[in-house]
Amino acid sequence: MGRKRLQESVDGRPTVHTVAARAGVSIASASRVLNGVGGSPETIRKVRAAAAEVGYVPNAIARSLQSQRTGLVALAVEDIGNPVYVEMMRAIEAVVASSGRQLLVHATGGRIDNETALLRRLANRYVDGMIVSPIRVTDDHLTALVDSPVPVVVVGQLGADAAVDNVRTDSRHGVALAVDHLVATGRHRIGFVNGPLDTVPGTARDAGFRAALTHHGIPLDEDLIEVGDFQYAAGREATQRLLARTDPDALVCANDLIAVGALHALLAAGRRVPQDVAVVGMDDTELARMMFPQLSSVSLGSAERGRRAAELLLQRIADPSLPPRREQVPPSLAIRASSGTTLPAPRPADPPTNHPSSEGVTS
Amino acid sequence: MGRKRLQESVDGRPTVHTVAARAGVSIASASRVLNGVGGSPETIRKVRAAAAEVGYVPNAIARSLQSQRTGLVALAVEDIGNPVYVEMMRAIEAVVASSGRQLLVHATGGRIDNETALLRRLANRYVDGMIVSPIRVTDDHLTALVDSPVPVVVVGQLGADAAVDNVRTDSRHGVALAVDHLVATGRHRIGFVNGPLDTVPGTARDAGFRAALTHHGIPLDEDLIEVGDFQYAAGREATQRLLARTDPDALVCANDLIAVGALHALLAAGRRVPQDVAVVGMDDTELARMMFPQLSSVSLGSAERGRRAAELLLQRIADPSLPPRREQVPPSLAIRASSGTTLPAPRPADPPTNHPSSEGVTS
DNA sequence: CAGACTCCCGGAAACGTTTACAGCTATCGG
DNA sequence: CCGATAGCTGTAAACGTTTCCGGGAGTCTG
Repeated sequence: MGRKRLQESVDGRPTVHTVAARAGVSIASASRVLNGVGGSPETIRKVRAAAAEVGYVPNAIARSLQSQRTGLVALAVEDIGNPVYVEMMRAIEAVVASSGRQLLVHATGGRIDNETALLRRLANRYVDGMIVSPIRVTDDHLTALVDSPVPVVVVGQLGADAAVDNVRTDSRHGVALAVDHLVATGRHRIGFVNGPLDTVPGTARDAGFRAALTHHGIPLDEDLIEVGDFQYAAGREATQRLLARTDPDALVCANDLIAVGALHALLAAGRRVPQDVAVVGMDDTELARMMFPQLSSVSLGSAERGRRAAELLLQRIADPSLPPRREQVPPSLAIRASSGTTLPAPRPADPPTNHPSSEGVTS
Repeated sequence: MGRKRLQESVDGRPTVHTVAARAGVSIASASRVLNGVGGSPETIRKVRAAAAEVGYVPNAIARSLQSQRTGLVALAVEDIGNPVYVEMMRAIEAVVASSGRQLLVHATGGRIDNETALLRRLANRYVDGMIVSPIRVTDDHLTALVDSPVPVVVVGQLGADAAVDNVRTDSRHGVALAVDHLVATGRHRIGFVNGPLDTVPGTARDAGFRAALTHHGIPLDEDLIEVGDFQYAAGREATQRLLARTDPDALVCANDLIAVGALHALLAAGRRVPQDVAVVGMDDTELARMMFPQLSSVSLGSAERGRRAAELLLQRIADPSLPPRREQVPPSLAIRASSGTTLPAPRPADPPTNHPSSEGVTS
């Protein structure tokens, strides 16, 4: 009496057929018992026993095909080494877990094709929904987003007309907060270390910086603007280049990783922070508090944005017919040691520092 | 002539039936064209057109059920805020991508049930394979690992007899490297800030530290040992507690996050690093290089371990019948500014520092 | 011009699960 | 004691895809 081959899956693992046969019941009964719905005591006993004996574990793919859901939600971010995304992820995770789902994260590494590929793959039913936070957005990208088979929520700026749920912040205003603060504490030669200009946050922050200077009537000095990547090493190098050609008394950095790089470059160059140069980062991540001196940083509400995005996503999964919504989280500034000191001006006792540029310090 | 309801999926999206009907061909032909295998020029044209018109996008779940693969690989780590896992992830990602698969990361948050739940869910065919790096291992856990339906590779220590592919390092030896270095540079009151003792790395590093002291004939002072979490804030607080009761001239920290916390606590307490207290971290992450002073750190070869784990996984996916393998990556020490200075002893010109504990410095 | 060969096509089975439906037995109320 | 009802059970369809297989048309060779 040979083994019935058909009862087990192609790779030899037991299926519901296997346990049904072993328990001497139909697959329907087996399935019912395994799902804890219905079944006579005797049937339950037999099926449970059979399942345990063969080590049955259900095939989630098959189940999903039938049930049209996977219990998974994905988050796609550019660089998971950036603590801002970690914070966002934690907030999302908390919400998602409360719906009994699990969160998976994918780091796209900024490769745009990677991100679209991910959308095409994951979004095709592997997950119940997806949150993506792209830093570069192409048209191709956008269409991939809007006609995704599963709900998608975008964290970050998006064209005004895009029919996608969207949670954003006003990073231009965020930069303005930093500049306001630095100006208020007597800084005049304010530098800006930005990320790539072909990214959405990069352009927004650049525009914000220029607007803020204009608003304060400070003439723009292109020497004070430097661009690198949104990363530590790039921030350090960009700051070195900037220091090589000019002499700022403050630096606004487009994110905390850059700010840490800047801090490092400044200290290595013998500048004191904040006495000689004040530093303000953006994103207000844990990293800012881990530095010494602790970094002032503009919070863009990453955790809050994550939380809201997750809620939007869950709502849309529950009811896909909802109209596209847009939410906005305001930025705020956390002032810490790296910019805490007020420069000479407000403290007449102190002589001006020996910056060649300090001639403007009068009042 | 009413719409044939059966042709589209239950949620209204087009299926291969939809495009086949629209193109006037069989679903077999439609599928072939969509997969780029076979089909006459005319059929190809019709199917492509139909697919485009209805906006067809294949259901990956259904495809996976048939093909028994998903093209996805998962990595489960405890805390993705820890840069060591980011490094590991990057290394894994590179390997995995070369096989045309995509990597998904799940942060278990150290909740053991979460990790087993993930295994039970993901491993049930949602992914082609999985790499997990557990810090707490229970028996339940272990059985979940060994009879996972998909290949699993474990990064980290595991019982000697576990029949699972495993990539590990020798973190006891790693701690010894740190202690050796500190002793060689004249440190005598070496403290140790560890993570929880109910974790695998926690116990290993504790054992390593005690063994290393014994090896150097240094009597053990329990006051010099403090335990917290493997995180920044916990490391800072643990160090504060330690400083409140004793006065070390060096600190070994069980990972870089703790080391950064320790650094912060030391600086805040007015200790100079490395002049008063040398600090050595573990994992040698980018974070160590981001600090000022830069942190010495014991590399446990995280990237290398990740790379190897990914390779093992791919091999096992290709051939599940392979015997369980185990690989080991040796630790090494990166010496940087935070422990770079040699204490008084080897430099007779310098007077001993005013530590109450420096009476032992004679030669 | 006949046979072999190639190519393309459609029907149908398969992947492993859940579930609608109908039939059966046993119990209960009248 | 009979009909209705409740509870289990098994058969079969469905989820959306890929692929085996057999048949038909066309092309090439001898």
